[in-house]
Amino acid sequence: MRTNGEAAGERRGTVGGRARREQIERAAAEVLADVGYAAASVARIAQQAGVSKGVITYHFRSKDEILRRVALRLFRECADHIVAQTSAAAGPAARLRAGISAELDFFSSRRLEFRAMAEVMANHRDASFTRAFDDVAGVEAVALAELLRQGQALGQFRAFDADEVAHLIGAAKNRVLDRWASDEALDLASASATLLDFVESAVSVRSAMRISDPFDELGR
Amino acid sequence: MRTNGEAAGERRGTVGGRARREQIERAAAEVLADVGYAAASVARIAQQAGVSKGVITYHFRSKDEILRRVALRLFRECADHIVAQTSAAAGPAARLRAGISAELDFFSSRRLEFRAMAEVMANHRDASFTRAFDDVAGVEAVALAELLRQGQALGQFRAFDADEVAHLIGAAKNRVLDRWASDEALDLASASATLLDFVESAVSVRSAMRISDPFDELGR
Amino acid sequence: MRTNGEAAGERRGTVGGRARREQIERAAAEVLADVGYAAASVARIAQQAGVSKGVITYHFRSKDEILRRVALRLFRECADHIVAQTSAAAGPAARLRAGISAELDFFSSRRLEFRAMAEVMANHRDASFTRAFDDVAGVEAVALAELLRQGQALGQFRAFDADEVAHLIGAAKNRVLDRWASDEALDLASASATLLDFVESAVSVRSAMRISDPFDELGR
Amino acid sequence: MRTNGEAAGERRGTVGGRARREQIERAAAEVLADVGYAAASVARIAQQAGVSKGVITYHFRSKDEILRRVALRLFRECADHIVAQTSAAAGPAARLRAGISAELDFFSSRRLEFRAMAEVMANHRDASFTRAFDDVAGVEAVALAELLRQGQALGQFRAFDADEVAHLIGAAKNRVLDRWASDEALDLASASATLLDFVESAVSVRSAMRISDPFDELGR
DNA sequence: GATGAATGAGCCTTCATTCAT
DNA sequence: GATGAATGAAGGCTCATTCAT
Repeated sequence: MRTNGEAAGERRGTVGGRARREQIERAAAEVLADVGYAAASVARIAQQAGVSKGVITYHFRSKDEILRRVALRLFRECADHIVAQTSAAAGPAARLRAGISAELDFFSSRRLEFRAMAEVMANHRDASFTRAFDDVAGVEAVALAELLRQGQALGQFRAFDADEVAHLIGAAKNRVLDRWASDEALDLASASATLLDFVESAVSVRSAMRISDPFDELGR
Repeated sequence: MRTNGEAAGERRGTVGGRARREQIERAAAEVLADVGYAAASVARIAQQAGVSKGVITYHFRSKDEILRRVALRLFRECADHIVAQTSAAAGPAARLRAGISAELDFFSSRRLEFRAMAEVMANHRDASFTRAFDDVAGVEAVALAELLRQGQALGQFRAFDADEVAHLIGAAKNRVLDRWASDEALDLASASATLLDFVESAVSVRSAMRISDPFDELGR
Repeated sequence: MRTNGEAAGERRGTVGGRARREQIERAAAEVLADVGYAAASVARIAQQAGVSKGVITYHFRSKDEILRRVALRLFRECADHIVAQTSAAAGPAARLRAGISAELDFFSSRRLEFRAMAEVMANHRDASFTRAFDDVAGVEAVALAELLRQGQALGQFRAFDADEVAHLIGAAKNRVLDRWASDEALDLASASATLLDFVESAVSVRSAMRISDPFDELGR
Repeated sequence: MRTNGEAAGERRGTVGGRARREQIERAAAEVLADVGYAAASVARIAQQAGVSKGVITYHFRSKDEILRRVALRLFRECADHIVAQTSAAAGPAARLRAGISAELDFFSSRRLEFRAMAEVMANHRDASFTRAFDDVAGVEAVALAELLRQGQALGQFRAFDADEVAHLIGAAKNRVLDRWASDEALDLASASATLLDFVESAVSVRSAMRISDPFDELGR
């Protein structure tokens, strides 16, 4: 019998414990993807894992910890994957492309986990109802903004508010994943291509020559 | 000559009833914006409205009806506003710009309601856990895709998968609203300008002359 | 505006009021027959009557009063009918037969009301959960027992515990009504004939000669 | 390795679980007997059992399951008891007598449970307000009718509508139990004797010699 | 007379968590 | 390590009743 003060999170030392934790996290992801954040109860997670409810509170401090881990683990794995895939790319334009590709590539084999992560990121809140993952989701945009600024400095990207545009790109990219996550039939590869082309067109420097919109003169 | 047993939803008739319903819907929106979908309970809505819990089930068939109304009403008002603001615009490019502007403009005075609507749209599910608002949110993209196709036919927009790009534009636009909704300090006007510029750049026809990326040759 | 102390039951004076009360009582009977005692709520009664819930508490002191009236009115009307139909009958045996016939006859045009009455009689309780209609239902048995005793004194009926047998006859008779009430297809006339024959055989004096049961000797 | 989310009804396995279930069922029966079907709430049952409300939903899928079990268990035990006690009886007349005696005997040590069962049988309805136990209560009459027909074939019983009479006998028998259940002072043994005599007189073949009713000729 | 509105208690159920074994 | 059992708060909803208009 463990002492009351012992932290459940520390129990991940043993090999069996780690396996159990992962089994539970996987079940939690499945439930989140299936029924959504609001209906993802500990009971349902236990049922999905084929485990008693007690096991879950034995291995996790709280439901909160499970959800956080489901989201953060994937988020970090994704970040690592992107860094690895991006490091070889030379120059901001290539890195931008490589980064987006890497992310889509990363999630392409983790449809279910992506849905789970998205559910948690969008909904999880702390005790005072403040969204808990706004910050962590924000770092992605910060890194992207920095990349955009570098590209602007090098003359690869045209002039725009880099912070703002970083968010727009991130949003477009997430929508591709969201749609694919909720519609398995969607062709992720072709959607990726469209996305890359869309983003590139939006940020790249282009000739001053622009086909004028004949209607533009008419105003509105 | 109506009864409590009768459908509460039909109680819209009397002037007092309509006012109460609106008060409750407002309170529901406030709660949704404040604590999020999962924590938006009838009790909290009642408390926010300063009425007893019973009043709410008196005026609404179910909690579901309240949430649906909070979301759909704003959604429809927004759609109407966009149609009105867009009708004068001549040509797809102008209509695209006008449409986005109109939507941002519409929500600019409804920050709280927008958050509420977003919470419901993202989370509301039916009894079998299927997202309830996926369809209604989809019609927006369908209309946008049609607009894009018209622009392509007229040579205003470059070649791309119109359906896919419609979603990307929608996502970018929503992100602007999302961020502004959760951070009042954000300057919606300037963000709008950036968004419009971003979208226009992404879809407009442009010269074939493109500044080559010196790194591109190195590949990755 | 009436004073608070005024009894709602007194409001039955006016002609309109009486009509309303009867309309509500009829609706209550319909609901009772339809959904049973436990689910017969004021809301459902109001809905059935096509009237607002408020009307009901305006005309009746409480739900309790409605139910009591639904049951008692029919009970009394039935008793009156029986008395009228029985008065002509000469002698206990004839009166027994006439009484049973009269009761079945009385309810034969009040199927729904009978179900309602039965629901209330079987379930209605006072504040301390004591069945409220045990007494009133008992008077029927008392009267029947008296009749049986008279018949015994006259040698028409054989010897038996008259009080006890009164209950048995009453139960058999009620079962006929119960079954017919819940199964419209049942032929009440033929069931009545069987019932009368059954009861008569049970109570009538008969010859001492009885066909011996050949198995009886084997005993058990 | 079971879960709270799993079907609670299957939790019968463990010895402690079974004991709790029985404790709760007993408490439910006590409450039903005490306050009647309509007022038998989960809260009251929990209070009677001396446990928290949650325990009840932990051990039972729903309130419905508890009530059904309370009724059906006793019903089946009773049926088994009757079969056992009746098997030795030779011939329909003896079996009829033995069956009635067995049932009264069975319930004589289960006064409270009988009341509970009667409450549930009379009131329990499904979601569409159809009485849930009409069928199961009907099988008793079917078996009795068959017995009566056998007796008629053997010449032990006189001619009558066996199906109808089976219901009449059942009703009479239940009334004895009902009265005894609500009035402990009632002498069940003597009531039983009267019942058996009553039934036997009603169904047995008797001599054609019948004391004529002098009043009958007068008609009515 | 009549009614829409409101109330607060109570309904059954699900919840996250605790704890003895 | 693991789990069945238990808890009490909270969930959405229905209830009989009260009351201002």
